[in-house]
Amino acid sequence: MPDWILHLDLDQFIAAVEILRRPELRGRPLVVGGDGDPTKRGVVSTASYEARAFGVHSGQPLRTAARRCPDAVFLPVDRAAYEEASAQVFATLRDSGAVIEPLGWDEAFLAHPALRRVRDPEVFAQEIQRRVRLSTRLDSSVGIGHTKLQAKTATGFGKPRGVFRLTAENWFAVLGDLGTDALWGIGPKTSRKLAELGVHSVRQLATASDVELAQVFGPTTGPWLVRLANGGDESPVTGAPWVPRSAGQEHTFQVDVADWAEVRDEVARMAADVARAALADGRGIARVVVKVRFAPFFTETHGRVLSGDADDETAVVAAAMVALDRFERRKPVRLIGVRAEFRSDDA
DNA sequence: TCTGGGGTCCTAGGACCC
DNA sequence: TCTGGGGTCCTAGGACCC
Repeated sequence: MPDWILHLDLDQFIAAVEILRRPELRGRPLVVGGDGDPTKRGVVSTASYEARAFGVHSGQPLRTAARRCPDAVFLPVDRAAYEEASAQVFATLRDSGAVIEPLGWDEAFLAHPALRRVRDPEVFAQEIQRRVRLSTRLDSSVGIGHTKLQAKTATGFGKPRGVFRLTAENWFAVLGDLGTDALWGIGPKTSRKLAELGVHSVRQLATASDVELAQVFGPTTGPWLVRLANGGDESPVTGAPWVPRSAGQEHTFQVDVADWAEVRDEVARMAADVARAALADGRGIARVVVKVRFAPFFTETHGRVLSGDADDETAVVAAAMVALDRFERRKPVRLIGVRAEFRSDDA
């Protein structure tokens, strides 16, 4: 029997962290997002299960959430608090002796010697849930599989507070008739494109032709889609520390900005911020990319490569200004962003 | 459903070189 | 000097995820 891989996902993570410090909110519909003002631009980061019952979900505009659930409590996003809770969870997982591969704030793949060749990985999964709850008071769900994709997909069927096992044995029984967007990595666009080819279900995708899909989706993506439908490949859980490829900032204005000088000032300020943070981390910047979202909702990006010897804040800001000058459109601006792409040869 | 902010990876097309 | 073919790099955009 191959080794087991676990995937742990905290239940309604952000909402749960808020409830821990405001116990009076337990059992109430709670929405965390933006700056907590549901009349402003912003989206839902996490809704509590009570709010989800009203049709509120992650990614939804706060205004919509307020309309669907007027009695919900709205709170601003507090990154620092979630990062701290997240670090505690990962520390607990590592203390168990597991190899941990984090996937964002509230998820991780897990491999452990105790999972080698056992018949009942559920016992270990429940022990992990218990430890996380004990040290952080947070509930989680755990998926079990022989591949990361199996484990990750299983977790959703265990929520909340449950454990679910998904292997080649029950993969098609559980997923076969579901739409292709049930798979991790297939979103609405790809799902629709597949449907146009007559591929509607996971089962159909699993037996689709690599060659045909390669023609439509490209040589890498096409065959990968078929592999997904079959439960994924054997990439191992890696404990190697994550090295970011890029870092940046974005900001959506509450009111569209028509004054280009104001846009310039804001881009310069953000570029300086991004450069300072990157250089403080010892990362060299290879390229700066400026993003502008014009009203009503049209996004354009332009970048500028930095010469190898010009790696200071001033050079980064100057490069951002050059990139910004390549935008020709002059419409009201909804969002601006600055992203630094790091050199890969340094840590 | 008037659409955040943090990211990653892949693709297509053009430039450029031999 | 009517126009091949392959490789690589860069750029912008698309799609997806948490």
